[in-house]
Amino acid sequence: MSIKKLPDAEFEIMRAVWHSEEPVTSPQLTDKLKAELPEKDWKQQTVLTMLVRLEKKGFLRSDKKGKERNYYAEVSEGDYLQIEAESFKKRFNGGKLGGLVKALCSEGELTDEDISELKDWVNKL
Amino acid sequence: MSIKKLPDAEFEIMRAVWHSEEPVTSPQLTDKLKAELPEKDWKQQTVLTMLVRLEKKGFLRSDKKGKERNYYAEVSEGDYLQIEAESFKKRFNGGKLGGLVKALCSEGELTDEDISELKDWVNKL
DNA sequence: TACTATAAACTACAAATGTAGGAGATGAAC
DNA sequence: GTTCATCTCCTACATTTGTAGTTTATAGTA
Repeated sequence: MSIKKLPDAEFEIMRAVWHSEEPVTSPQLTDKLKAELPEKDWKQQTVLTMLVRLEKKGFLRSDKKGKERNYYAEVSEGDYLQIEAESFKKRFNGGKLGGLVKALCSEGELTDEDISELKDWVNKL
Repeated sequence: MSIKKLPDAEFEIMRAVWHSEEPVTSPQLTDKLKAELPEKDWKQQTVLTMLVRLEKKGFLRSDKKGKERNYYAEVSEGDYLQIEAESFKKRFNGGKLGGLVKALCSEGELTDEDISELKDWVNKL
């Protein structure tokens, strides 16, 4: 059951899980999302539905504790980043990675820290 | 009408358009896709449907010439790459770009050419 | 123990996506 | 001009995604 790319809403739920202390409950996630993504105004039930779908897809695991259910990530943010990076590459790597890297960092958005990190990394190649 | 991310199937059609001589017709694209993506075995009608949807979304323009219809890209591959790169960044840029760049180029997949290109680019920063 | 708040389970439904069949138009061949 | 091949247009339909209402279970509380 290979990991597939997530649709946007499910991704946001996973992000909330990744950036929470484990285990996490549905109400906690709903609150977190209300704070961090106020433009989506997701109801409890909506979040619940996503959690169920993510568990079915193997991104989450859960156990029931009293009336609540505790969720744990089964796919780490890092693993998932690899999937997305892979897909991104497949989509645009009709030529070279250089172009992709530049696209990623285009708009002078790099901090000095980023730059020196990149310099180190490139020099190690 | 801001450009949005494309679903997979529509993206593959756009890629076929981008990598064809303009203008391009539906049968030409169907052939190209049969050659380049044999695992999807898309029928003429399927390709047509995608073309219609892409035109509606503003990714393509077309004119009718006799019984055929000629298609032209309205969004370039480069423009679209920017959209995807932006979305990729938003998803994972919980900190720094360095990590993203490394994820992208992980597995020693860089050619010497890529490396020297990157070196030049980094040094210009 | 009955009442209440809240969490979860079940159900629903519209829009988007993936895939294509059938009907009609039109250029080519005879 | 009739027939044939083929391209487009219209329509369809299952699956996935986005969003949530309704019903049920359960823990706390009076």
